[in-house]
Amino acid sequence: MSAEKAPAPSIRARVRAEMTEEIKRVALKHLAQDGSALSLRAVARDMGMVSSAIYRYFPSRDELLTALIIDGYTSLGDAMEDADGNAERRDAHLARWFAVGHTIRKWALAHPAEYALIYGSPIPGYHAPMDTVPPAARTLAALGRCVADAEAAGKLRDSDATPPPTENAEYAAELRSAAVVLGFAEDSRAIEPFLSAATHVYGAVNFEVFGRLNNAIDQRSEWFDRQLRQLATMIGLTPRP
Amino acid sequence: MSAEKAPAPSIRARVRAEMTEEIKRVALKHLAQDGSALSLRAVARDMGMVSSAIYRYFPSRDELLTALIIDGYTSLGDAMEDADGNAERRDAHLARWFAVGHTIRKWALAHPAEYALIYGSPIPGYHAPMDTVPPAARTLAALGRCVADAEAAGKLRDSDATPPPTENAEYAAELRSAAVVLGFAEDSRAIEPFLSAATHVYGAVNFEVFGRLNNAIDQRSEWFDRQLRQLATMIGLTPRP
DNA sequence: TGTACATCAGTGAACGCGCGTTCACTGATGTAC
DNA sequence: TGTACATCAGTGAACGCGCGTTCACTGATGTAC
Repeated sequence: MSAEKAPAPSIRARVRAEMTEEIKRVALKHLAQDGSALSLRAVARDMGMVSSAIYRYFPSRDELLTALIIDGYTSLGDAMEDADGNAERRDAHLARWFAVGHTIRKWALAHPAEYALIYGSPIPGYHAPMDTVPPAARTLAALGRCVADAEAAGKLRDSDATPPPTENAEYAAELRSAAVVLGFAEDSRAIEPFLSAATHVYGAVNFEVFGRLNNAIDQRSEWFDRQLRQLATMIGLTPRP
Repeated sequence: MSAEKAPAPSIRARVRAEMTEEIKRVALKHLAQDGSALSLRAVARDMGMVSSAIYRYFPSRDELLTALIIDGYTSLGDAMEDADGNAERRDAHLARWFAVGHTIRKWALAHPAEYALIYGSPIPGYHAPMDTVPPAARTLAALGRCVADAEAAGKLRDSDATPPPTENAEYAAELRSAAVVLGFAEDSRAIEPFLSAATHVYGAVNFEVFGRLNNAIDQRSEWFDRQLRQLATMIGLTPRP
């Protein structure tokens, strides 16, 4: 009512947005190259600016890092949600599991610097602010959606690999609240196998991206796919043989 | 024959060995504190020496890093082999699996700096030399020994979670050579489930050490134990229920 | 047992470097009247 | 449509810092005779 329409952005605003993106792009390029640390001066040099000019766009190095981290989670989250939405049919839960799982791996291989930033060891001297939490939670939720949907639709077998219900009440409560956060039913029996599977998936991607498979497994796509398959069975997404 | 006995080490040699250890100790302390990067000057300062004195012990920063990495793998490998050897009976394969698995986690929590060094993201500007490969392989072999023993003793059930044999010949060959390296029979059916389980175990430890469980799972020992249990079932170490 | 020489740990100054951040400035773009 | 002022991007110099590494040196420890 008060605002007719978003006003056409001024030239200045448009250029500013472009520069901000360019800075982030160059910063990522540097992080990817030779695994170097992030240096504002190096970024500025690469863009043909003086180092202090970066401060017109980011108030400090840490804020730039935060922006990169949030972008990373968002980019991965988008890719996963796209893959989930694009899996042929919404009720093809197993297909969605594979689609989303493979997307994590492909995204990580295509964006190793972002991946290291969000799933690697903490950066010396940097402390992530709270803003990074919601985008981070999104990726786990995206992986779990097909499992939650399958369970809600009664399409999930019971896993025989899962240990019997825990006797640890606090742990049980933690599982329940994780279930709620991730879109599972509060008393979901699938939440624990799913969290376990997710841990495995990220572990497998870690191994590949950080070179732990070098000189051992070269058929990495096959390797990863077979693990996804095994996890699908463990969760109960596949029909009993 | 030529040497009677190892000659009593001279004072100098003993002091030198002690100093070398002290440098590594202090370096690790710095790596652990606030996740800082490794600085020779900081280490020297902490030891009350001038920075150039470090060069009497390590020819460069990278060589010090290499020494720390090798020590890390060795320390973890020792801990795992101890745990394996100490599990009550050599044929108690499941008990050995739990003992060794929990040892990885406990070691990682007790030595977060070493853990990040060997299983975290690569260090900017550092390239690990070949000397680090054998100590690294040892830990995986230590985790696998109980599985290989169980299989050799005919005590391993077939896993129902494992996908059917691969049709990818190169992948099959890679599995066979991994089997040999890790002390499994060349045509072991357990090698693939084991590698998969190992990926999961390291993934779980990564999540905990790097803070991915914060604000989600506090009952971490329970969480980890249940995953080990599930993996034991998946591998076939537990009797069919 | 004592002397002469070689080895080696540690010093302190210096080199050349890159870093994050601040600050007063210039000149172009945007806004109000 | 034109003028006056405010906003803001980018400059260039400077601050203070820490880093890895080299080098000629001193003085203590070890070795050979």
